[in-house]
Amino acid sequence: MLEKTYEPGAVEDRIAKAWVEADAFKAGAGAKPGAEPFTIVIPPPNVTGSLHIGHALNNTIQDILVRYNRMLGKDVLWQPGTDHAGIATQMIVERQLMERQLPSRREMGREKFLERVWEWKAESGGTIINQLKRLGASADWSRERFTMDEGLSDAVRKVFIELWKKGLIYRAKRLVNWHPVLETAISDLEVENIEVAGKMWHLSYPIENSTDNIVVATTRPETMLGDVAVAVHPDDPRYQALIGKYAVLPLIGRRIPIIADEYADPELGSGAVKITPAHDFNDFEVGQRHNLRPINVFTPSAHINASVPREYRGLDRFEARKKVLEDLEALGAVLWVEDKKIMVPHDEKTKQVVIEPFLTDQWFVNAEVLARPATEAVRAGRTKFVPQSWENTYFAWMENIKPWCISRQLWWGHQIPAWFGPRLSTDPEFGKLDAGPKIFVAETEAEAKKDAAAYYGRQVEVHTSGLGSTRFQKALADFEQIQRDRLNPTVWASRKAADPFAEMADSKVPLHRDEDVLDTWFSSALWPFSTLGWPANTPEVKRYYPTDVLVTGFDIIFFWVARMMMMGLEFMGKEPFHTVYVHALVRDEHGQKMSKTRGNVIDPLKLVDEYGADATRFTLAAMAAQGRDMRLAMSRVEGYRNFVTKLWNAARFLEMNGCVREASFDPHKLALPVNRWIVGATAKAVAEVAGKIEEYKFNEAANAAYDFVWGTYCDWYLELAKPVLTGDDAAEAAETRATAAFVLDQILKLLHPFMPFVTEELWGETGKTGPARENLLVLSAWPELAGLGDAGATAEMEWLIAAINGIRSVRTEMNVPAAAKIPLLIVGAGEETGIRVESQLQALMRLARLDKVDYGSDVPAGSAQIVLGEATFVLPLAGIIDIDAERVRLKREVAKEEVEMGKIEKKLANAQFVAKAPPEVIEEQRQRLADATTRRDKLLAALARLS
RNA sequence: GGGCGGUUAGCUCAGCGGUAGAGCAUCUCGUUUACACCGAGAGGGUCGGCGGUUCGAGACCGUCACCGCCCACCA
Repeated sequence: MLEKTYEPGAVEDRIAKAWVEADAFKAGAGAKPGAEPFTIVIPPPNVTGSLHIGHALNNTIQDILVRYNRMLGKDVLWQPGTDHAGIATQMIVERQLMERQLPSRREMGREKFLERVWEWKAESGGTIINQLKRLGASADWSRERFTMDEGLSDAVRKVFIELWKKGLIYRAKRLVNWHPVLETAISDLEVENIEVAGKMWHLSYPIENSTDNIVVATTRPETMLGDVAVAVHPDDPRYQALIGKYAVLPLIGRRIPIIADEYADPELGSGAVKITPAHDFNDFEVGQRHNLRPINVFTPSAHINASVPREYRGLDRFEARKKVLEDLEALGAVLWVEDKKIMVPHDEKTKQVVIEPFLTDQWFVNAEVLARPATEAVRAGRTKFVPQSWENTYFAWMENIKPWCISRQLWWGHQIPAWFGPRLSTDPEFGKLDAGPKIFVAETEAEAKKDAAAYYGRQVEVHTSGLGSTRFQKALADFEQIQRDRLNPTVWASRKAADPFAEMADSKVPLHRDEDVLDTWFSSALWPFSTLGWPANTPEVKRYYPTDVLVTGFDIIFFWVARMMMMGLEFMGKEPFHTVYVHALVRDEHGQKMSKTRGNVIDPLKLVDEYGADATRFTLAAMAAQGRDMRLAMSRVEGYRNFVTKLWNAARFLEMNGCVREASFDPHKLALPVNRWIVGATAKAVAEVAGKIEEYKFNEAANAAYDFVWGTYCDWYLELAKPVLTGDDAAEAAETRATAAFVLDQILKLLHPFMPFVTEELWGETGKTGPARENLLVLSAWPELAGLGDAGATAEMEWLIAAINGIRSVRTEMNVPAAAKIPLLIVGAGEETGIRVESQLQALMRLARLDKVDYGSDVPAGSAQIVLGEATFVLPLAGIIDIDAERVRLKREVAKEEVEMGKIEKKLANAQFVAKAPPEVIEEQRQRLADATTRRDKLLAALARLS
C-alpha cells in the first residue's frame, strides 16, 4: 500500500542504497550486449567544496543524460571525482591552523603541512561527493578519482616531461599576476578588474643638465621607485629634442633615459609615460624593446625591498605610496592630482586583495602552439558547443591566447618534476645574465640525479626542501664561482693557494628540486584521460576515450574546457568530447550571481530537504533553457514538488482500483478508443522527451513530460477511465486497468532521468503486484513505443474533450451549481457525432455532469447552446440560466469568430499571399475560415433561437 | 573600447516565420471512487521604441533606449 503522501526524506535514502547494492551506477551497468559507450566526466568539484546550486544544475543535467543513455542500453560511464584546488584548499587548512592557534604553515614546514592537508582531505573531502549522491547523481562512485591520486599524478608528470621535451614548456623570468598575501603567481583568469575611484598623479621629472622637466602621470606613484625610463612617441614634435637625453628620477636620483617608443600615446596626458618594467605589463615590453633592466622594488609580500633608499624599505606598498607622494610634494614634483575611475586588478575570489604585476621566474606552457589544433577541432565541428554561440567566445580567447603560467608558489599541489643545479663552465649559457640554473626535468629524483651526473660527470647531492633555498642558493653560487675561477688560470692558482680544498670544493654538485607546484588546472586539463588510467594503456582508456559530452558552466570555458581540448589533442590525438553543453548560470531572484560574499546563496541541499531531490532536480531541468541565465524562484520548486505528489497520487489511484500490469498486455491490440488514444499519446510524449534530451533542450523535455503526465494522463485519461472501471462491462474495465498500469510504467521510465527517486520507489511498489520486475527502474529499458497511435481514436477523444470543455465552460458562466446534473439535447447531429456520443456516453455524462442525453430538432426556449462540429449541444436550462447573460455570451462568441474570420479573409483577399504563400498554408487558412464561418453561423442560429 | 545576452501576463520564465504559452499569484465555484501539494472555470499581454525584409514578424535585419555579463594595457 502506498502511503497517503510521498515523503521524499525517508524514500530517498532507501532508494539510494538500493541503487548502490545493485551496482546500478557501475560502468556498463544495464548495457546491452555490444552496446556503444557513452561517457561523461564530471567537472571535478573542489575537494574543499560543498554543493552549491550551480553544482546541482550541472550534475542534474549530467545525470539526466547518463540515466537516459543507460536506459537506452548504452555502456555508460559517468566518471566522478574531485579536484585538489591548490589555493582554496591550502587556504582552508592554513586558516584552520590559525583558528586553532597551531604553528603556521611555514613554522611546521612543508612535509608536516602537507600531511595535515591530506588529513583534512580524508576527513572532509567526501562532503561534496555525499551531497552529489543525495541529489541522485548516478556516477560510478567506485571509480572516484582525485587529481592528486597516484595515477593522476603520474599523468601530470608524464605530460609535464613530454611538453618540456617538446619545448612546449619553458622557464622564464616574466611579469606575472602576483598575489601579495598568498605570495604566489595566479592566473590571468583569476584576476578581476574592478573599477574604483582612484587618483592620477601628474609628476614632473627634471631633465638632466637642464632646467626643463618632463611630465608623466601614474595611478600608482610608488612604482616610480622602479622607473628606468621615460617614453615618448617617436613622432611627437614636443619631445624630439629630449629623445636620447636623461631625466633624473626624483627621490632616487637615478639617470633614466628618455626613449622613443610607439607605446607612448601623444593624445594621452602629457604624451610622456614613465616606464617601470618590473611593475607594469606594458612597460615590461617597452623595457625589453629597449634593453632596459627592470628594477623590482617589491618583496613578495609587496613591501618595498632593498633596491631603493633606506627610508622606503619595508613599507607596505600603500604606505609607500603615501610616503612617496609626501616626499614628491615636498620636492614640488607633484604637479596636480586628478580624480579618476580606474580599473584595479583584484583577486577574483575575495575581491579584496589588489594583485600586483611582479617579476619572477615561472614555468610557462606555450599555449599558442597547443591552441591551434584545439581551435581547429571546433572550427571543423569535431567538437561542438551547445549553444553554439559559445564557440565565438572560445575562438576569441584561443586566438589571443597568452603563455600559460603553470607554476604556483604553493605547497599543496603537484610539485614540479624539475631539479635545479649550477651550470658548467662548458655550458653555452654559462655566465650569461639571466641564464638561470641548469634544469633537469625527470620522473623521479633518481632519474634527475642520473641525468645530472651525466651532465656534470660526477656525483650530485640533492638538497631537500628542508635545507631551504638560501643555503642552496649559496651552494649554487659557490659552485658557479669555482667554475668561473677555474676558467682563469691566474685566479685559480691564487684560489688554490688560499684554499687547499679548492680542488675538491665542486666535487659534489648541489641539486635542488623546484619547490613550486603546478596550477590546479594543469591536472584538470588531463581529467578526461587521466581518470581512465592514462598513461597506462588501460581497457578504460581504449573504451571510454574520447568521452561524449562535457557539461559545464561558461565561467570555466577558458580555465578548463580550452585546456582539456589542448591536452586531449596533444596527448590522445583526439578531442576529448564531441559536445560541450554550456549551461546557464543560476542567479538569484534579482539576477545577481550567487556568492557567499553577497550572501544570496540558495542552498540546494535545503531545497532537497524541504521539497525532495526530485522536485529540486525537476525545477533545475525545467528552467535550463539554452543560452540564458536562470533566476531561481522558489514558487517553481514548490510547483514541481506538487508534480511529484501528483504522480504519487495517480499511482495510488491505480493501486486502489486494482490496475495491475499484465504480462500479456499488448498496446497494439486495444478495443476501447480511450485506451487506444492514451497509448498513442504516450508514444508521442516518449518520442518528444527523448528528442528534446538529445537536443540538450532539457527544459522542453521536462515540460513535455510534465504536460503529458498531468495534463493528459491525470486530468483526462484517469478521469475518463473512472466510468469504465466502475461500469458493468468487465472486459472493458479489465482492458482499462491494464492500460492504465502499462501507461504508468511508461511514465515512470519517462520521468526517471528527471525524478529518479520517486519513480524508482513507485516502480518498486507497483512491481509488488503483476509480473515480477526484472530490474530496478534505473536499469530498465527506455520505452519502445514507436508505431503506436490511432488517428480515429485520437480524433474521437479530442472531440469528447472539446465537448466536455464546452459544457463545463457554459455551466460555470451560467452559474449552474457544480453539483447539479443537467440534461443535454443534441441538435443537428450527423452520423459521426451519433457514433461518438454512443461510444463516449458514460464519460460525457460523468465529466460534464449530465443526467441524460437526448437527440432533438427543437431547441427549448431559454437554453444554452454550444456549437461542436456539425452539431449543437443544447443545455435546456430554462429558469436556471439568465437569458440576457446567455445572449451576451453567444454574442461574444460570435464576435470572437468574426475577428478570426476577418483576419483570415483579409489574408486570403491579399493576392500576394495567395500567390506566394505555400499551398498548404493557404489550404490551412481556407479550412480555418470555413470552420470559423460554420461556428459563427451556428452561433447566430443559436442566438436567434434564444428569443 | 570591443563582444555576447536580455527586455513577452502582477512575479519567474518558455516560445524565435504562419491561430500569443507555462508555473506561481489573482477572481469564481467545488455533498464528485487518487490528489486541497487537488479539481472545474475565468480574468490578465498593442511580445521595450522606431524603421525595414516578407504574402505574413515576439520571432529575421537595422537602429535606439534601458538592464546584465564577458574580454581589453589608456600611463
